[in-house]
Amino acid sequence: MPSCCASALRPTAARRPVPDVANIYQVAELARVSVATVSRIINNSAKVTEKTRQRVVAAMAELEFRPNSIAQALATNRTNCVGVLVSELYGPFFGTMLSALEQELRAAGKFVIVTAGHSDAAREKIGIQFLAGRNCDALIVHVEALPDQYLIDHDRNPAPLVIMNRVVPALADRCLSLDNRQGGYLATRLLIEKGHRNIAYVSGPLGWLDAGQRLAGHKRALAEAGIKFVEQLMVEGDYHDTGGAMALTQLLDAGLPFTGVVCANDEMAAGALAVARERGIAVPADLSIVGFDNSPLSRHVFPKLATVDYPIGNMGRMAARWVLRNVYGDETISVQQTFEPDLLERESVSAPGNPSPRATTRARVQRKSPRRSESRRRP
Amino acid sequence: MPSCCASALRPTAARRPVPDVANIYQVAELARVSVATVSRIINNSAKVTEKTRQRVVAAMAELEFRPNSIAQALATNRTNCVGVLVSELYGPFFGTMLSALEQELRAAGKFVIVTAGHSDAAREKIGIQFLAGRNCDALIVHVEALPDQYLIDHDRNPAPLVIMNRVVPALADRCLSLDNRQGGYLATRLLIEKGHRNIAYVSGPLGWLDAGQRLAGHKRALAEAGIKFVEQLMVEGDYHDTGGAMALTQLLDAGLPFTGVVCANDEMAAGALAVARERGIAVPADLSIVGFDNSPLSRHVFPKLATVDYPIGNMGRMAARWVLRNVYGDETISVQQTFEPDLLERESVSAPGNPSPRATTRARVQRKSPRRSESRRRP
DNA sequence: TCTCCGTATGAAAGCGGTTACATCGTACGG
DNA sequence: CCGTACGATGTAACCGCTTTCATACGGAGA
Repeated sequence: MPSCCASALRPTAARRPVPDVANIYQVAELARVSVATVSRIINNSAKVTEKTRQRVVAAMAELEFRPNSIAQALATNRTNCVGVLVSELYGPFFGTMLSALEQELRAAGKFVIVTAGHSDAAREKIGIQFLAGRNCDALIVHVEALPDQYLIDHDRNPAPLVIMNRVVPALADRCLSLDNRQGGYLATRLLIEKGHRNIAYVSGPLGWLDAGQRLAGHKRALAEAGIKFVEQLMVEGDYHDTGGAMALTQLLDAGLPFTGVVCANDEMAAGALAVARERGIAVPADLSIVGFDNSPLSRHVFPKLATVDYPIGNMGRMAARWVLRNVYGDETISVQQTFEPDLLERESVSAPGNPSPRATTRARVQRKSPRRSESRRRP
Repeated sequence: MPSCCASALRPTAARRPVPDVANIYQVAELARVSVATVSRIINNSAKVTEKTRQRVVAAMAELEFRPNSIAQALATNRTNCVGVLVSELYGPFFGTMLSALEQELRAAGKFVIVTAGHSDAAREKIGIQFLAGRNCDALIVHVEALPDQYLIDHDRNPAPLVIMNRVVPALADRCLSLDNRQGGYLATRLLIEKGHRNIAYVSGPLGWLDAGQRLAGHKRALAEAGIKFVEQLMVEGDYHDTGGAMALTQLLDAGLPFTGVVCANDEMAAGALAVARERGIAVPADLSIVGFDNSPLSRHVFPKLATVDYPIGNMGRMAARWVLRNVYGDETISVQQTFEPDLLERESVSAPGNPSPRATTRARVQRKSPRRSESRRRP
């Protein structure tokens, strides 16, 4: 017996007792018509005499009839459910995406089933299968670990896949993506335009696509300005605040001078900011910092972080619209699939005017084991 | 025709074409058994000879058979779906709750359907009906606007309601709640213990239950210390950072001296912190600030906010467990329904030792129209 | 008045499972 | 050797709705 089948809990359950909810037969009987006619009225799918309609509507009201959506789904092979797989259900990025997406789908009467993939290939795969097992009409996925090929293979699945934040060439028409490269470019160019020449970079995990793209944009901006990319000024972080803190510590301790640092997301930038404060490095006077994502966090820290806006809410909405158009056939809806980042200049950046010597200090601050991030879920 | 019935989009859709997915009849045929036997194997619901079982399992594998969950739901009157209604799908509070809740339910093979109520009675009601219309087996709701009576009336619904962050006496066995009063008490007592006597309070919207409870705790702590509650030292905020900023501005401008302020959530505390910084009021030297919720934000601002931990993740998990136990009948699961807040003492609080005169300044800073919060969703 | 045609309605067959009940075969005791 | 009882399996009704196809009905034209 495949483990997929037996529900984890089915305690010798006979059919669940059914409450006294009216069904289509009772409505038909009360209205003295056939169930076919009632169905026609429910779905507005064929002409019905006004007199009959009124009888049926009255009967439905009297019995408080609500069509059983499961039976409808079985008969039509359409569940009106859209599965959504994201890395995590919390955090400003996915929260914003989910919120916009759900609002759009809900307005069209579609249900959203969510689950998390935790940025892990095995768990992402299980998540997709889990959602597909529910007969979702479509799947909107934000996967970071699964290879392109898996997504392509899955395409024969009845539920089409909409892919967020990623471009799979063979599935380009189902991908929604931001030009991360351009974002990295804009962030770095901001510093260059302010006059910075020694610019450090704190990357996301390089195994993830967007991290690599943002870095590529950074390099392009440097190249364009004739600045050599220095390997020692780049540190790979983990997209968390602790990673940002460790990264800046490492950069400072390495001893190479720099007056600006680009972080591949706001959370790492916040971590870096905290380290700068601890070490007495003034931001932006001594060190300019740029983040990425424009998460709410970027406005809560002091000084407010210059950052690159990631229009994730809009992208979520567009993913929903893609589904409404291509799966549910609403041709009137227009969909945007590629998005451009915007630069938001804020207080964490200035000209490298008066860098105090500390900005490039190699002073070693004792910091044996950086405290573990508690910034995620509480037990 | 009731508007509830006709799906918003049903473009003269005939039955959706069915992909070549095997059903139970094909499995039965290939294995030369009846569908009843196949079903028994799927559900492990009755003894089957080992030889037969092997034939059937082989057939299922060969045909890549996956039971149609919709058909199962129709036959058993159990959808394995749990509906979740929260105020918003974003933000650290709901994100954490959703995440924990989903993880717990997913592990038991249950699906989570989410939707938002936006803290508005009408929309909360629509949200509940929306979820109930999907034949969810249970509903976990975090509603702030709907009156108790509506929840009680809804109780005759086939899907039981689990109520978060609220106590409805008639439905006490389905309510999970934090002792918000105790939280407000702890926050204020922290300041009192540090030696503060003039303590301001920035409340949440008093129409919401938890806001009133937190305020009550504050008052109790004051009373216990023999401090008179001063109406002018209390401002009703909106649980957003801008509201916190406006509230502190108002308090400072009112001219009454105070050395500590308790904010009913971290976001407002962050707003207050920003105002303090703008006005040159040192935190905590001149002014101690306490937040509430222990959101990630409280650790990102400087100085780190003392706050009251709201174990929302754990509460989400427990809501899931309530459902697993009481709806899906897993008696082995234990459930906790009431929770105690914990005080987290951090850098934003100190003794009122050396309050600079500015802490109680009435200097008017020009600030005609505080900028609107962008801290939520981007368009 | 009769035929023809279009339209509103009804009958019934699915959709893909679950399960109560019938049936068949076999081992066992008398 | 036969009746019995029990365990494995099959038959068929059902879950509640959709949809095809047949039918009945009514009006227009001859």
